[in-house]
Amino acid sequence: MSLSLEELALKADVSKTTVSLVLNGKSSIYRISKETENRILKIAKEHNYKPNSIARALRLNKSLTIGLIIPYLNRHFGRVAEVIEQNARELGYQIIIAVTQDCLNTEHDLIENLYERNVDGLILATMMNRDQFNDLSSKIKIPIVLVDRRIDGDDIAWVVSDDEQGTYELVSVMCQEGVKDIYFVGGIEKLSTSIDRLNGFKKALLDKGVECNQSKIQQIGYAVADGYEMTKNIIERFSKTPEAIFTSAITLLEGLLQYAKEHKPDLFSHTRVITYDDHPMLDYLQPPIFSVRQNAEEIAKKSFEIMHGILEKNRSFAQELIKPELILR
Amino acid sequence: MSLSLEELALKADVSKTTVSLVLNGKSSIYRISKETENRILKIAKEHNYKPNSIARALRLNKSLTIGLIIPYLNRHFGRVAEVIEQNARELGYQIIIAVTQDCLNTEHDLIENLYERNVDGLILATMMNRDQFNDLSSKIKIPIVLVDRRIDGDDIAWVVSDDEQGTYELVSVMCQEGVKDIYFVGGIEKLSTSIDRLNGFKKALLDKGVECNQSKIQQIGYAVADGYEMTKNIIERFSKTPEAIFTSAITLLEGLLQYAKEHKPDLFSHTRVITYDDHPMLDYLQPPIFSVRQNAEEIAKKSFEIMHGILEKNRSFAQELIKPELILR
DNA sequence: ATTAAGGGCTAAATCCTTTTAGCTTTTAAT
DNA sequence: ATTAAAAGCTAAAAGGATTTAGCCCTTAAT
Repeated sequence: MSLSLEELALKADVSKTTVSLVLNGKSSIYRISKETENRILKIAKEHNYKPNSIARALRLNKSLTIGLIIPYLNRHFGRVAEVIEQNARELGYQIIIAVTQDCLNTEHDLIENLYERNVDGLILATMMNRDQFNDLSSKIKIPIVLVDRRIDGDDIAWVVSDDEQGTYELVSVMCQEGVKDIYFVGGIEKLSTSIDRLNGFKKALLDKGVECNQSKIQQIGYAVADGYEMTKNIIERFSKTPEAIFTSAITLLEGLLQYAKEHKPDLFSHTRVITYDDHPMLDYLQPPIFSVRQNAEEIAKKSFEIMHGILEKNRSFAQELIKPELILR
Repeated sequence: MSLSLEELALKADVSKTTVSLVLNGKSSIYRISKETENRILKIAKEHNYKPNSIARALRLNKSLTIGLIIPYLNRHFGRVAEVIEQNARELGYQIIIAVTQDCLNTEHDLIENLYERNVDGLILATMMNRDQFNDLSSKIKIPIVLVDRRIDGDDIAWVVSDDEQGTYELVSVMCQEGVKDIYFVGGIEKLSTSIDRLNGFKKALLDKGVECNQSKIQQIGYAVADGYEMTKNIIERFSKTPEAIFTSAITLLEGLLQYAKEHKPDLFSHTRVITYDDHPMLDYLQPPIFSVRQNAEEIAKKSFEIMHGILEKNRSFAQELIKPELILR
């Protein structure tokens, strides 16, 4: 990649120390004369000099690189990644991306891998629990910001959607419309997204005086096939067609739609369906499906902001709950 | 991060040269004794030694890093990115991702940026034309593989969906069903995706003896709003409701759906809609929308394969046309 | 005339690996 | 007993930047 400091120094007839000092804005501290400074700046510009980032990273022990580890690059995380990348770029950072496919072992491997590759920080949609996270933190000496899935703890930085509140509001709407019999189609049980959404669900029922029966709650996983399975269970296990079903992710809604299409085409004539997560195509489905839109942009923005604060402004961890938006169609 | 070669050498009571040689599998070439070799390997393992990747990159002038530049991290490109990342990881590479938002200037900046950051190669969904690409190639001395959008040229590596054939087949189906009046809702005119899809469209009409009127072809851009606009034009400009509309991307279909919902709720009772790109939610729309599913996985796999071939197997460029799949609902 | 202070710059170390060229010791051959 | 070859290892350079400590020269002060 073009010129090195040394070659510049040769052309400017000074030492590479001088060139480095000038280019790093330390001329006055080191009393480099205006004349020399201008000469060096001019030559550097003429040759479009850019310091070799690898050499810089080695010397400064700072790669200006952030690792982003997420389960998939689906609609939600794709948007989160996109916005993180844009924010990062503006501040001179690059994003190395890696997907876990919601596999804990893969997640561990990736963290180790990125850590060894000298990223300056990690933004992580984790599957770990508190203990696993603590283990990790003790080994890894770079900042970690959790995104989308949080772990309780006073010293853990995270940015997540307000899953409990979002679900609470959405389910409350159903209850206010008189629904008394509502099912919960959930994801990976131990994740904060699941816990929080389920809490919101229960709280809404409690507040609206609707009975909450444990048998109406299922949690298998976040895959489309899981949504299919859970819908099947609900339809086949209970004689009465449910008044309403809440799917706690868009993939689960997809599974529900698939099951309905194949085995229960009249599902929607008896049953209201509502979902966490939103998708533009929902606008064109009949009947309308109410949803909760997560603010991916804000989640992304805040999570990089916190990372940047820790890395460059000496800030400590922070936690942010991002308000989602109810979409009633 | 943990131990350095030097510290290992100290513990093993040899020079760092010896440690490096052993760990790089060159013991026999340099006649390091089995005894010494084993001692070093054991100590390295005990301390879980991992060479500092930055120092390695500096010395070897090879960062094991690939830049991936795409317009958005939407469904299609998200999936492409995901699969490229997985393939890359298996072979020891990392992916630095950056999004252009289909802005040519941003694309240029990003290429320069990643190049300066010493990526070993670039996988690129480009907006450049032949001249711009040639300009770039002469400046940049790392391999480039184009993905999703190609540029004609004997020495340019690319992997794209067979847009022409896919569109040809889809539109042919419409013609065989007797449709004589079909509109083309297109994207960014100069991109190969647009050119190829339009060619496939025209070829199908020609082969099936359907008149192809230039006034039925529009190309504004790939945004949802562009799809809305073009649909509006079609509906408002012509007195007769069209028999069929082909949207050349899923975003354009979204725009169409939005317009229809707002201003032409009966569109589907007169008009068949077909689209390039697929989406699972299309399964649940009424009436059914035929589509062409691009094989994102294969596109991703091949594009990294070509990159890897160039970087490590001394292969030269290659070009791949990936067959898409017709989905008739 | 000597010393001190300040101006203007640089040598060399450092970050950590890889790799070339070559050193020392032992063994084998004449 | 000498020489050549082989065995076993290492010093040092290279890669490109940053940074510390300090050199040399001029000017001003005593």
